[in-house]
Amino acid sequence: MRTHYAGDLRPGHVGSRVTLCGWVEARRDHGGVVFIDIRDARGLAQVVLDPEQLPEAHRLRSEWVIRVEGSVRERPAGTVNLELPTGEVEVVVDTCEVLSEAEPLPFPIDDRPGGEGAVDEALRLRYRFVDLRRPRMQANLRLRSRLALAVRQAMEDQGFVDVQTPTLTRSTPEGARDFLVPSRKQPGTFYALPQSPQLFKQLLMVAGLDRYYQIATCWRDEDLRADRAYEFVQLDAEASFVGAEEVMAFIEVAVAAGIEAVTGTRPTEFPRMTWHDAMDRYGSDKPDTRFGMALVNLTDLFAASEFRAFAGKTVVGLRLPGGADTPRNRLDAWTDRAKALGGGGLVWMRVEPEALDSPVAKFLSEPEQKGLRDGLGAEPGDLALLVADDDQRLAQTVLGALRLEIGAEVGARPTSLAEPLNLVWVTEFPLFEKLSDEGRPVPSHHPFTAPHPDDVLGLEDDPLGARSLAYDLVVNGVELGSGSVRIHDRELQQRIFALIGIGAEESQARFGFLLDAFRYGVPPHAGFAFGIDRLAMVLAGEQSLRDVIAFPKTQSGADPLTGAPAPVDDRQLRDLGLRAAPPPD
RNA sequence: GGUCCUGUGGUGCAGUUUGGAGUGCACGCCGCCCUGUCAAGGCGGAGGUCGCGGGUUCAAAUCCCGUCAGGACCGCCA
Repeated sequence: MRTHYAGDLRPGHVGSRVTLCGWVEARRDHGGVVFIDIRDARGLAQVVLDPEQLPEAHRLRSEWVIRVEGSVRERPAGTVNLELPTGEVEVVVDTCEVLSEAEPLPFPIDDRPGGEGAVDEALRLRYRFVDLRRPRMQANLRLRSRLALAVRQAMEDQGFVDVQTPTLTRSTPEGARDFLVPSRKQPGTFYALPQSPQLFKQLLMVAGLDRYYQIATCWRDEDLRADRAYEFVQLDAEASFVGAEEVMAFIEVAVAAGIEAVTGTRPTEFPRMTWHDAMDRYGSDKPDTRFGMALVNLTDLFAASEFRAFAGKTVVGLRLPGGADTPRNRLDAWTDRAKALGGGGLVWMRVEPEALDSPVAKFLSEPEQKGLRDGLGAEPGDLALLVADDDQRLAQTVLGALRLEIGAEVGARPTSLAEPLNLVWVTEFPLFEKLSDEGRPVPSHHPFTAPHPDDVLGLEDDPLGARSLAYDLVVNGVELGSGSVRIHDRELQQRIFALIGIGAEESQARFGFLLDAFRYGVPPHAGFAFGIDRLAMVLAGEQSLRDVIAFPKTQSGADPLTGAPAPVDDRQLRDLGLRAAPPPD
């Protein structure tokens, strides 16, 4: 049907007879001559039509699909367009066929500068097939494809075997809400879509696969965010007879290969940071290390303070260099934000040569004021921001979140997520995140994560103090993924289950098949998974996962294109032994 | 479950704070003119339940209440 891609035409094609197929990107009808920019998957080329010979040239409209035949020639002197890769040539058309007419598009698809204002996202999703014609979206999908290929190749090169695991399975203990699929053969029972292939990959280790990987879709029925989708895609991997170091090395190779395939530059630095340090210095377990404004723990300084908002609480602060001239309404907005994040408030102090200018300065003693300046390294002209709370984690995360937002606002944090790329491993996560309402420890990762060997003995005495052999990979404040060394000892596994309140009966019912498998010779193993969507989002410089997913859902979980989710026939429900409850009032 | 932002011709915006005729800008669309354009240009034109419902008022895009949709965030979750 065609001989060349329009976007490929170069001076070397001059004299060739070509046939191009594509969409009408633009038409410039001069009456006596008509220029058409024809767009295909590789780019644009200008074709020239003579209406005397081809009267239908006047009929052509934007986004019609056409096929043209003609010969390539150099553009006449003075008419070369250096903005276009194909701008030195044009095609003189002698045959033009309309393959498909098109109605005017529901919204413009050019990404050229000057077109301020993003098209409403619901409209984009309703007409996603149009939206995906935009160069930016095309680039994102192609970027994602290159990324996935490079990651896959890197895993193959390292001896990993691609094994597909079921999508209709049983709930895995990942802690999120499952998507359920009713069984027809056994009414009243349900499959679950996997939150991850966790148990299967461990079984593959027992099976002796040694090194497994898969680009796997995972489903979690939790509320959506810019960086969270119901269904997301991970590079999932597991290996036997290895520990954390080996797994991290495997993943570094895969991530580096993926990044290199997209950016052309292979990252070499994968620094480490303990979870404790990340929380202390960045107020987050996924630190953006591309800029300063690090948190400083000032708790000891104010332990016995006269200022009741600080005394005996965790007090964390950060220094905003040159921030003393921040207008009051900004400070108030930041304070409101701190409250919205769950903090009690935000204390600000303008650092002056001899004093601190702040509503609370009068409550702080001379040594406290000096200690604060020294602790933060504050210079005159800086602004100090402090958060205090009984809950250390809360104080840190509130200021950590403000650090990101204020850092972006004042220009300290790079605007684009795509560069520079600061990868960092966060290690030594706590084994348990908190106590549940029933007073049971809640696993930070999942219940198969191995405790840090130094903390195994005291597990029952101080569960919240126990570290794990879990590690996260973070880039620019985005959690790419996480992994851990797994428990391969039945006795230790039972201890963990007992600790988190899963009795022998329940553990046998829910994942007895894994525990059983462990009776038959289980190798020590460890693994990891990282989000392909997330990495693609970062590398594309996008703020939302939806912009690297071809057909994403809205925040309320709907797909405006297909109309999903939708009611089904009573017949379908009957077959499944289901009855829809009346909608709640 | 909660907080906040947004909703005005096909698209993106202004207009809403301080109620007074659907007023405006850019793009797109339709017609005519035009032989070297590059988002062509010129002239003319069409196109609106101001998301929806209710209330206040002599009068509502504008104020109030409710609701729907989209988005950001908290909870939740990776």
